[in-house]
Amino acid sequence: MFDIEALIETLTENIKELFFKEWINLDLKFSKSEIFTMLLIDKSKEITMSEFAENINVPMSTATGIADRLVKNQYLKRERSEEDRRVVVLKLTDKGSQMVKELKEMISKYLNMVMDDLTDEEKQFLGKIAFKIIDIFKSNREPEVTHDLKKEKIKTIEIE
Amino acid sequence: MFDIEALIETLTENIKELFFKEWINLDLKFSKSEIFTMLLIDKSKEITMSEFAENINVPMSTATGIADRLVKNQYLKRERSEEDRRVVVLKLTDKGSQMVKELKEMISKYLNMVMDDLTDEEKQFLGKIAFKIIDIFKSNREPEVTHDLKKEKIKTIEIE
DNA sequence: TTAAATAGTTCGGTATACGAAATATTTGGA
DNA sequence: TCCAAATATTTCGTATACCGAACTATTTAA
Repeated sequence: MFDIEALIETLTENIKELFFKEWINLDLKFSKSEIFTMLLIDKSKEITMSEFAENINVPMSTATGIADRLVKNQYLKRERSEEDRRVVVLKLTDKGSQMVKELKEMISKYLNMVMDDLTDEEKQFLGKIAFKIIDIFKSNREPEVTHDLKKEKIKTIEIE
Repeated sequence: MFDIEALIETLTENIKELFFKEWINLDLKFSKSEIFTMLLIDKSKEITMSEFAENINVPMSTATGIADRLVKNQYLKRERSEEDRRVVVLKLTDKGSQMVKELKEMISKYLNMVMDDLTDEEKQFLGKIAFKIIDIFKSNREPEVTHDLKKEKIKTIEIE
């Protein structure tokens, strides 16, 4: 165990800077979903709606909305699959690819800004630790949560 | 410089686990704002609306909304300041304090889950590095961003 | 050849964010 | 003292995002 109070204190003191400054998003015209969507599609070149929804962990109707916005603003294009005409494939437009390029540059600049302040030894550790943390999250372990904190799954129904 | 492509690859591969799993929020009935609000008030015991809005970096009208929800669900109470009757003071209710206690336990469990997998040396480095990173963010430095990425500040006005 | 399954979108309701106007109270002169 | 300006907060109207359920189009399987 370690000092949770001190940590929470640090967290709350830095809330404003760390969490409400919208992070990667600070002054950009894209939301978190939109940025990840573009990076995701850039990586795989194209993606179906189902794959997309699965990847970002939202229902199809939400995925449609995210894609809609990006298509409307011409960062993505929708195409029907030739093999299965029910399937919609999302691709980056040229404008979208250009944006991804700029996004990557920006992310890179941010990272370098952080990295510049770390020693080589610290950088090495950071790399190792980051992967460990990612693995832990990926392994899907969850601590037990007190009942109160859980979302109510059962709704009351009013009868008149 | 370092390998931005590899990093973005790692990020996108882990999008689902790291970012869309709602992080601290995974199955809880509170939003990010609400959790931070309760932790914030717990720390200072009470807070005015202006202080609150300033701390979480939102306009007053938004702060009112966040407080409204928490008051409605009885985690917070609103009180008028005796000295200046314009001022509203937010405090945790007993229910709210209990919730903060549970939240802290949960955060602690998550952290320990991560910490258990790190060596002592890594833990030490993590602490040091975390503070460095926080300082960098707090120092408000920003990398230059290509014009395209910036939010349009000027809106077009339609004339009929 | 047609019912069931699959892929995606549309629609309607709900929640959140926030600017501008409104309300209430305090303060700083004339 | 009195009142206009300043301050603290809420209310209102609007815009945006999320998501379940119903719906459309297409493919599959019997």
